[in-house]
Amino acid sequence: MKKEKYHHGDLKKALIDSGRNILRKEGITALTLRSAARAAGVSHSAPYAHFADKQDLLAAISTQGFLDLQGRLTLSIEKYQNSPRDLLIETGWSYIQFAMSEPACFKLMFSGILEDEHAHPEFMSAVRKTYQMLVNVVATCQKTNVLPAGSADETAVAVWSLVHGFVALHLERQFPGTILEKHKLKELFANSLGLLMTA
Amino acid sequence: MKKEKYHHGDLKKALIDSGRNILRKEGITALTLRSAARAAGVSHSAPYAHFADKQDLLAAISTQGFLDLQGRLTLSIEKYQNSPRDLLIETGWSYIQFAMSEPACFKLMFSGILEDEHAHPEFMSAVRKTYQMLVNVVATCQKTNVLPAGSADETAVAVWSLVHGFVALHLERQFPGTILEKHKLKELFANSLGLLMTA
DNA sequence: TGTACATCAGTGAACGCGCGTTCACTGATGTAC
DNA sequence: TGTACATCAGTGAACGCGCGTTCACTGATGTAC
Repeated sequence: MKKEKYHHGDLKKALIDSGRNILRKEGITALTLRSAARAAGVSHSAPYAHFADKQDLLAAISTQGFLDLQGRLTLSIEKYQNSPRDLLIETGWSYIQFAMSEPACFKLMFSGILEDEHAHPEFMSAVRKTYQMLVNVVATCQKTNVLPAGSADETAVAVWSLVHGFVALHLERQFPGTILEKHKLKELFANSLGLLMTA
Repeated sequence: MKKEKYHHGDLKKALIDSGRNILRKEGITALTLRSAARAAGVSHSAPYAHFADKQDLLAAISTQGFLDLQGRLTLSIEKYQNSPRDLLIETGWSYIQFAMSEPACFKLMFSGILEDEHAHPEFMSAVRKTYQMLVNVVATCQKTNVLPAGSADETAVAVWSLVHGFVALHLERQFPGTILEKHKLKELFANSLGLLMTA
């Protein structure tokens, strides 16, 4: 990269990436406008050329997180489109793997920091698209009797709740060690999700 | 109360309560050692007579949160002990009501801020006791064929994940408005949990 | 009952810190002619 | 091709702020005699 240039090239993207990296390495408390600027090799006021304020940067990082999550989900969906049972489990597992690979980013995405739709329409639409992908998976599973018939929306709520709760509780180390020792995590997850599926 | 006294009486408890109140009214970002001291009507350094540092206060607040949550669960468990189907749904619903009545405290409790067991054994034991209550409910439901037979621990993971994920996603406004309009929340929850129960 | 004294539980000044944000500025870039 | 100039995307000093924590202190309390 041509970092020596006075003009950066794509500082906006660089700040989002730097922010992600700080989340990965040091967690949410270390993510500040100044630390992101520092990590991007730029003065602490430079971000204001690209983001209105700190919230705006957080929104951009969260949005990018959702896009990456969608990418992972898409891979699983394409790979297992001919096997609905695997489709459900593997898509859920991709969600979990994303959360585990970037816990701080995942928490930020679902932290409710960003509430007003008007200010961050891109963020809201990324959220909605992710949900829609899940509904589609559920609907496919229903058509093939892997999930019980009924409203795909309602069933998606149950599935998503289980997947999301599973990884959230695991990330916070809420599951007792005894049960984690007995299983591989994926097996425990698959068993849980299996309880929602038709026998 | 005798607030005019130089000695407070039970400042430790007062600080925990003040902290809870700040969480309720202003959220996690407003909860600082100084704000808790302020709310308790005491100088900003007074807390150090009762807590080693800020983490220690947060641990105490979280622990109290778990105790209150246990209280709610106990009420439901006693009330519905003769009706396993209601027992499961109402206990889960109590969990959800607690989370909705004190979202910031709930998030703090499950925020992973407190990881090392040695430093906060009371917190860890409160966490474990809460989990054990849930396992007991699940075991009862299994005995009466409300939940499928199998390891109570494993089934509890599925149930807890669903309940926790449901309220976490709801608190972060992740469920689309369209589906929330169609149901009362409790009905949506009961339907979701119903998918885990035997037909 | 009175008194001396150790201990407890507060006070308030002070510390250094990093934060978000603003502002006047300046170097680099691209476009019109 | 050269030049004037508007615009863009940075810099760095400065602001006020509230935080966590420390420290020397002091008022209140309880106990021994």
